[in-house]
Amino acid sequence: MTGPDTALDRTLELAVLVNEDMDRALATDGLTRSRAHVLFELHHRGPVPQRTLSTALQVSARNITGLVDALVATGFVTREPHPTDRRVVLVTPTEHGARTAATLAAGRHQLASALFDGMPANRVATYTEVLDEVLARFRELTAATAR
Amino acid sequence: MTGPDTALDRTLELAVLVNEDMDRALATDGLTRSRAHVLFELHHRGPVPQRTLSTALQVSARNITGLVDALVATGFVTREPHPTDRRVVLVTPTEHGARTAATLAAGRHQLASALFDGMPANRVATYTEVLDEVLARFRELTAATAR
DNA sequence: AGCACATGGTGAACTAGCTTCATTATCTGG
DNA sequence: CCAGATAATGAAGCTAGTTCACCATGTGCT
Repeated sequence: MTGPDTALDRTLELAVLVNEDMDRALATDGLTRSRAHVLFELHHRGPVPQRTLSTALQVSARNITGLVDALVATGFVTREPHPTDRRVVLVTPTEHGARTAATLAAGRHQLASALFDGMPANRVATYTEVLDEVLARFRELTAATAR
Repeated sequence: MTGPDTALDRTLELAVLVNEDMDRALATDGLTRSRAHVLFELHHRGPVPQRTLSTALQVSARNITGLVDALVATGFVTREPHPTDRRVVLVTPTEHGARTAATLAAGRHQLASALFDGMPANRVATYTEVLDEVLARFRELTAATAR
């Protein structure tokens, strides 16, 4: 009798597996998860100040500095001076960084397809609907608790 | 048109939220995720050598030593000598550790219920079935790749 | 102009978790 | 009884993240 506990367990299990898979893919490119987050954000934003990354990714400014340090050291990114505001540094993906980001995104897309494509459309639809309802319930719960 | 990418994204999103919630719960008890894994394993196994934890949790022996160190320091666990084999140390949950583990498990169960209970049974069933199929596909993929 | 305050970024020092390599005790089988 | 396996730990280093203090630069207000 597959109850709610089972459903939750399976969800988490899939997430763990997918994340492990992504970590492996990242590692082969010399990236970690945190650094990849930064690289992806840059990839679809273009050159931005670190502050922008900090707020967008919910990561402390100090932390972004460290991650960008690492990305610079491994050649995914460069730091350029801002043309007018000398406080800010513009983090810019290198050619290599951009290509890596694109490749990884494509790989992730392929994975999603391999996992869900070809299933009866109504099953996938039900799956997504249940997920959406569960997410809504979750937000309700935490909204109630966070008071 | 919610495609496979969307389905995967939602799945990961739910997992992230649930994990954050669990982390919060653990933190209020002075635990981290890794330490909690160890504590839970002990909770339903009783006193065992560290080696057992190491293999069961897929964590290096050295690492278990550190986690147990922390659990001892925070009073969730004690190290007892093995009666016959003087190499091994038996890690034993304290009363406090056992109670905490039970409470957290109950909380997790409640969360699962709050998220899924009361839904049409066939919807939850479909949800779980889709997940099972996706998990099966995933394992097929990685089995093919791992060669 | 000039000063107060806000903003962007960093240095230093710390924690958790994890890894590798080496070492110490202890057990076990031939 | 000794060789080799096994249990646990010491030492050192890495990634990620935190907090606190600090410096440089911009901006707004008077």
